[in-house]
Amino acid sequence: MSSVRTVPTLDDVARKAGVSTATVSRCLNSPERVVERTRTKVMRAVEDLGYTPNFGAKVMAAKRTFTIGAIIPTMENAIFARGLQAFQEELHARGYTLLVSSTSYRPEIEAEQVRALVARGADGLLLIGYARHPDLYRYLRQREIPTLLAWAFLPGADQPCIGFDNRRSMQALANKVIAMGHRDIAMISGIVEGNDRAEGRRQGIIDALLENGMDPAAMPIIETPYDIDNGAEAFEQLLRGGTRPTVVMCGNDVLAAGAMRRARELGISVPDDISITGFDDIELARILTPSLTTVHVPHREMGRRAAAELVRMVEHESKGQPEQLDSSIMLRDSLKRIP
Amino acid sequence: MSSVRTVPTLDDVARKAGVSTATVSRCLNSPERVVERTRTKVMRAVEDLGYTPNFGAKVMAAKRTFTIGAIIPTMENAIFARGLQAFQEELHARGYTLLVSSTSYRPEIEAEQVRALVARGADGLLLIGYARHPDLYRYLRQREIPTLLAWAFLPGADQPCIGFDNRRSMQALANKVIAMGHRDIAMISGIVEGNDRAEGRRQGIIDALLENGMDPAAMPIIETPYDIDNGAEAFEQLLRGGTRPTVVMCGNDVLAAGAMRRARELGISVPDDISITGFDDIELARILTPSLTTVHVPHREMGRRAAAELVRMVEHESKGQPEQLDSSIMLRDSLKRIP
DNA sequence: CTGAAAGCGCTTACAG
DNA sequence: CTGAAAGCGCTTACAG
Repeated sequence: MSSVRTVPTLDDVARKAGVSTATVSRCLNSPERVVERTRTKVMRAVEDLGYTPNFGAKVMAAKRTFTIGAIIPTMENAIFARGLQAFQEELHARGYTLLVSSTSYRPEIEAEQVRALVARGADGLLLIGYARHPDLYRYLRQREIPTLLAWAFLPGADQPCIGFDNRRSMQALANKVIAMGHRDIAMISGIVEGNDRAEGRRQGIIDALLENGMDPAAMPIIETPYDIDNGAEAFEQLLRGGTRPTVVMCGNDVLAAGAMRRARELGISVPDDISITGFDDIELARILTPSLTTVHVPHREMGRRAAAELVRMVEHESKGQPEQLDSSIMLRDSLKRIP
Repeated sequence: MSSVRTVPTLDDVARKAGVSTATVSRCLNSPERVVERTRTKVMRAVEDLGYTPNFGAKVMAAKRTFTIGAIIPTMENAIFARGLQAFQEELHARGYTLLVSSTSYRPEIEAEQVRALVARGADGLLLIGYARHPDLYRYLRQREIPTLLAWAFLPGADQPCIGFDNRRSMQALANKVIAMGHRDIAMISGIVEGNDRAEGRRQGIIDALLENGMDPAAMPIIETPYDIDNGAEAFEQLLRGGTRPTVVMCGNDVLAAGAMRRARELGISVPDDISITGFDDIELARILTPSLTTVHVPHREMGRRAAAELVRMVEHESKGQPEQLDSSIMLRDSLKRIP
């Protein structure tokens, strides 16, 4: 009794239009190869039947899914959410759909997810940063999966990457901090293991210290996962050390937000008693009291460009053009000149 | 000269193991139907060849993609990013992959994206809120796509939804505000058109006013897209009105953050000169100065449960069980009792 | 428990 | 410009 409304197939359209399935397929995929008269006839049949191509069959025959996979640490960090949003919009504009996975910063999980997305037929992959096992790169190469990295840029790296130089960017900020008279610098760093961005940022500070004839070994560093509460905790821990630093440079804005919160809770005034800096320039940075001095990174732009380039790679129009984006220092109220 | 390393197929495995393709397929999909001896033999061949099933072929033959589509307004709002992250994790744990699209709060785009995801073979769909054209619901029903709504809960609605009651939640907060002595209440609302959550929140305040014998028509309301700068702008506009409100209730935390920023810029003290409230309880809320009084919503929990239920629907174990989650009022420093 | 074989719904050389 | 037909790589009744 139930009306079994079968979904129409290419065959149904062909029959209705009085042509072969090949012609229908052409009308849909390369209309310029079909004469107008035939095309109108076919398109009418498509309309009438409400035909939409069967995804599986199409994938199987065409060996393409028009699907791009992205594997990021987490969507909960605003920088990835924002970049991914732009990435998705751009993909959509180009007829691709986004498949998303996250790793919670766990490298083993990333490898597993890469395989899963490839198995799901992702035409191309977006990964974050450089640091990963050579086996994974080998697998990607062997399977010939176009892969683009983002959120980092290492001059001379052999993987195509669209991003900025984390190390130089943080070095620039640290130089600024030093130029403002700070000599007792402490750092709250993200976990460096398996995270080239976190490592680059730490190295950038060290570079600046060396450049200014200061001793990097004397700088207190606390390493902790990116998280507001961890930032707060680390800040307090730093204060328990010997000399109180005049500035605490944080590996990202989230850690900095935590540090600022704890400072307030402890009755320590930022920036009068101590300065604090961040990295990323997420929306939070401008809203904190005092507003946060940080490094601005064009996340949206990065996402957009990565999508455009990855699509080019998938369509064999590019082998992966690395691109370096500029970051810039945002001087705000949380950093004060030492008299 | 190039070594054409063809990807191994089921056939290769069958040949190597000396069995039929049917048996290999069974080993992979319902191993209990194959005797141990055969299975080991087959699994060895699978290992040796490094076989992975071809996605397209599998989808076509099995008519399933193990892919779930989600269409949200934007990943840039922390509430969706957070809920989606949990949603994705839970899907992953259950062997599904997430396909993501966003609409930038544009209903026409949503309809288009629904069709695109269905065409891509999504086994099920997650959508936000109730408000959409009946045609779209009809399409989903006709295509028999399991669809779950989230981020809202309307008692008695005929679409399965996992979320909370936006209207009652905001009403509760407004009642609290009134109980603290506020009589001059103003609101900065999100765009209500096509957004049942925004509308529910506005109605909730109106409900509370009526409940307390106050006149809703006297409440100044500014409607503006969810965005920090818009929140700031709207706040300033409200001050230009006749009597200055004693409290500004905002449709979400993002608008509230903007309002607080502008208050500071104008030299208006929160909460001494004016109180401000939000909705959502994103991380920002605890970090703002002063910390923001808002409505806490269990976004992560919501994402997790939505994933679990949607998978059940896709696997025909449920027809969609609506579920109401609790929200709670977070009293913080931005709201002050009127003497 | 296992196999032979049909069928899933497309795309694409190859002819004409 | 169009068609007949093979082929993509699986799954799954149906037998045995």
